[in-house]
Amino acid sequence: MAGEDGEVGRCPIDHALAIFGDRWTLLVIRDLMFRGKCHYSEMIASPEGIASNVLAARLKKLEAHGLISRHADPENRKQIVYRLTDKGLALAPVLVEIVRWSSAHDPGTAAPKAFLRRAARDREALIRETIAAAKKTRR
Amino acid sequence: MAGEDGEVGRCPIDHALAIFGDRWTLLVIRDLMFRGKCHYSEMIASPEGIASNVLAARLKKLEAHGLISRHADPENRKQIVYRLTDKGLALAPVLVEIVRWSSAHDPGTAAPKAFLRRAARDREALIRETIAAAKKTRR
DNA sequence: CCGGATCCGTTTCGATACTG
DNA sequence: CAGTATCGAAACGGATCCGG
Repeated sequence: MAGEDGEVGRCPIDHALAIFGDRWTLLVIRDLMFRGKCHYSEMIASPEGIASNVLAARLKKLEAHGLISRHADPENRKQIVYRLTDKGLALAPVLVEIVRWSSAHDPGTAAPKAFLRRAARDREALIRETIAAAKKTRR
Repeated sequence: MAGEDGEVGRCPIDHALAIFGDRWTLLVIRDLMFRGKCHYSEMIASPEGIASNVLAARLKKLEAHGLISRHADPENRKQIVYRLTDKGLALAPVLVEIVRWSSAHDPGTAAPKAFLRRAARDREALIRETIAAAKKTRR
């Protein structure tokens, strides 16, 4: 009923998993989207402890797939700034639903209550604001 | 703004990825949720071609985390039926958003247009119906 | 037959050390 | 700071075997 209809091309879920179906990629997206991190060094400092080569590989892959872009920092010319593209920002609904799922089904996880309340009552606005906030990450 | 507030426990995204953050797990969920598959042999026949040992490992892990349950088929006593638990069914919004993202950003992927239209206009109802349909997978 | 378990060659991952 | 190089560990995947 919801599955096969005019199904001819590749499965959308399989396609998505080929891009971010691993242990680390969505954590990189999370850092960029929710935590205002845009530097390699900031992401490497995340508490989960991604290895430097793994982070480098994920950033390269995300750029290759057009989810993030890579610039030289306009102020500090030595640093590199990673930013989510529109395609990357469009993953916001996926991340929001993952957060809701974890929060609903596991007591040990911690999402801000205001975030969850907002997601329940005004999901579209929350997503719009999350994207807007991630867009204006400047430094 | 959306990230750290009363953040004390584990990151919900990290927690979720520990469960389904790999190349295969969400495809198993997809088979159970959208394709009415409930037997090992049906899942192994999916076009992506999961290996038998990998499928067995994922099913075991999903059961351990309480996303699926395992029963003997009431009719054909030899077969085993896998079913999504409420916790597993609650992943429906995540899968729906993944489908929407892939469909929106990659022309090669194929989701039924009716599904996408429904997701855009009446997301909650679509999710409810998807869950209801997955629940009554009997055989 | 169905639902795996086991073995094994190959690929990928990941921790640490090192570098332009 | 933003990555490589290296190398052992883990995961994958294909084949085969096996208990019920």
